[in-house]
Amino acid sequence: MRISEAATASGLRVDTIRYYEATGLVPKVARGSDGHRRFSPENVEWLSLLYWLRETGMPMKVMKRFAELYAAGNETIPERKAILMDHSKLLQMRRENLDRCEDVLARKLEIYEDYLT
Amino acid sequence: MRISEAATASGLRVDTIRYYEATGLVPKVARGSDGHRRFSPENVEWLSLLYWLRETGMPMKVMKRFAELYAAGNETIPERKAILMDHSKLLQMRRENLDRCEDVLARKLEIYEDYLT
DNA sequence: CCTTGACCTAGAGTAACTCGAGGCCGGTAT
DNA sequence: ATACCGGCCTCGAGTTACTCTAGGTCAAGG
Repeated sequence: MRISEAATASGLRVDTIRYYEATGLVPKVARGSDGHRRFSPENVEWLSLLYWLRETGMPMKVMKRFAELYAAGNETIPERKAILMDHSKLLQMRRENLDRCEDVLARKLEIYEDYLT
Repeated sequence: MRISEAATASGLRVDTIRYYEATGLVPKVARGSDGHRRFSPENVEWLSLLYWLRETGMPMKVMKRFAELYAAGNETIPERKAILMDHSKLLQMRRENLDRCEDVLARKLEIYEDYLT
């Protein structure tokens, strides 16, 4: 798979994929004889996991650590599991933030209604 | 109210408040005879609204526009209302993202369980 | 009187992209 | 045949939204 296809498949942009590879977030991407990247299905699955982690606010430092563990093999699964479970807690906090913001917006909008009527 | 108090009251950091003021996100903050900022209750309420908008991902450009409208007076309320309602839609999308990410994490964690047992 | 702490400004540094310049290569329209 | 086009490459600069540092003022406490 070429980089543009990997981009549409994962949700990341081509620039972001290159950037992630350069900073070590994507292990061992193969190259064709033309020097262009060739993404394996495993690569693409990894990229789309990164997409979701980023989309929900995981810092790159943590993604970096996660990628190193991933590259190191299956004996690192317990630590990877811990990272994902931590992130899941963060998702919970974000959800609460969304709820609170929704409240704030609702109250503000109500005040606007009062002004407009 | 001094800047540090405004910070704890709003959730923003002191540096962020100064930065927001410098870029025009906070209208007319008064100064004491010592040259230090004095935040009115209205200022503080505004800051905490900014806090929630930022926390849930509103870009500064939009916040800037919102601040200009706020400074311009009550006849801009319809446009302000539109901005907040747009943002509310964005919150909805973020919530869906959180859900989808939660799914991805759950599936990944399940796979880890299989490896570990 | 000296230091501590909260505040000030201006400017540099950081995170995470994002874009632009300049260049290679394979395919197709003239 | 050659001119051009699109997709890929690298490297380096630019952007957003902070965040921190350096250097300085001033009021209050030991």
